[in-house]
Amino acid sequence: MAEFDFNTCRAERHAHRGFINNWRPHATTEDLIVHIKEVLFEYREHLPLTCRQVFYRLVAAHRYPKTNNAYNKLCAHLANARRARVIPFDAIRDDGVDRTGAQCYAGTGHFIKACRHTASEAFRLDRQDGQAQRLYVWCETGGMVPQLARVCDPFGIDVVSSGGFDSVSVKHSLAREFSESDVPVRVLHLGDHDPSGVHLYLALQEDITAFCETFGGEVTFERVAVLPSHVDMFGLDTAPPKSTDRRRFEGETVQAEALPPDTLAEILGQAVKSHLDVSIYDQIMAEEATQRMRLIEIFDSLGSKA
DNA sequence: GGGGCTCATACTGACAAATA
DNA sequence: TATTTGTCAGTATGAGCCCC
Repeated sequence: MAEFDFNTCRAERHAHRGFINNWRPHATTEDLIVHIKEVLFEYREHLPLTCRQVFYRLVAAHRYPKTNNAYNKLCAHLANARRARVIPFDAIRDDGVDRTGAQCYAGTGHFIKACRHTASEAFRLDRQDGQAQRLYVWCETGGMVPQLARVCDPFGIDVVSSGGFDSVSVKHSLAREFSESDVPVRVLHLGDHDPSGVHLYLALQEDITAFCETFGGEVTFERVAVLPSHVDMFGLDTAPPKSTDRRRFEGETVQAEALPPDTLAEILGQAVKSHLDVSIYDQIMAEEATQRMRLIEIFDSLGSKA
């Protein structure tokens, strides 16, 4: 069989490759870049943001058109601006890449040192242990996971998302996991307030509840955001549902990304704390610190003998 | 000539409407 | 009534054409 010639597929005019050294954007694009930088500075505590998150902040704060074309343009400009070193690569997060790799060590001493570091930085007990219910956070948009995880991680709460509509495999395996819990499970859900967002939430709730009934588990769903009341409360931008979308839905739509990251963190943080017994949590944290110190002493002792 | 704009692509599941 | 089709959202990038 003749070898495939990749060069026959090469485009006549290449898209940008690597860094751009002489990027000369038009005036309108420069204005857009200024607004993007304002958004990135405003949310510097929550970086990196996804293109989608930047887009909805531009819509809310700078009246950027909320259209598919405008979003696609933003993605293209953001890519060029990063290639031109106008916007840091680290400021924007692109999802969708999977990577696997083997963990290697230089020798036994290095391995013990790594274990000591893990004990110091990563060892933790189940921080939800002893609570009357086990909390999970589920969000519609995969891009929001790291942002929500910053709120949930200190409390040992998992954040779940499979992007858009959730796969039946994910719902099945999570329902089984929920059913194995010693205490009832409560899922705090965050998603768009639009026809898809609402139907997704209802489908998720019904599906997991049905699986749990078979498996013998108890699960409750609580919609945390976006709620219709958030529109007035936080002055969110709304849009009518698309005329082509015939699913039942009343009122205006709001995207979850329309909520500023710090507001979203505040809403989720309050919801989490409202379901936790703080005294039990404090006891777990104290016990965790004690056991961590014990582990560090063990690995220090091993390291001195290696 | 080069940047901007538009369209296409990948893939999933739910829902509603159209068709068999 | 059952099956098929179209649309929706999420996310980002590349190709090709258009315009400054």
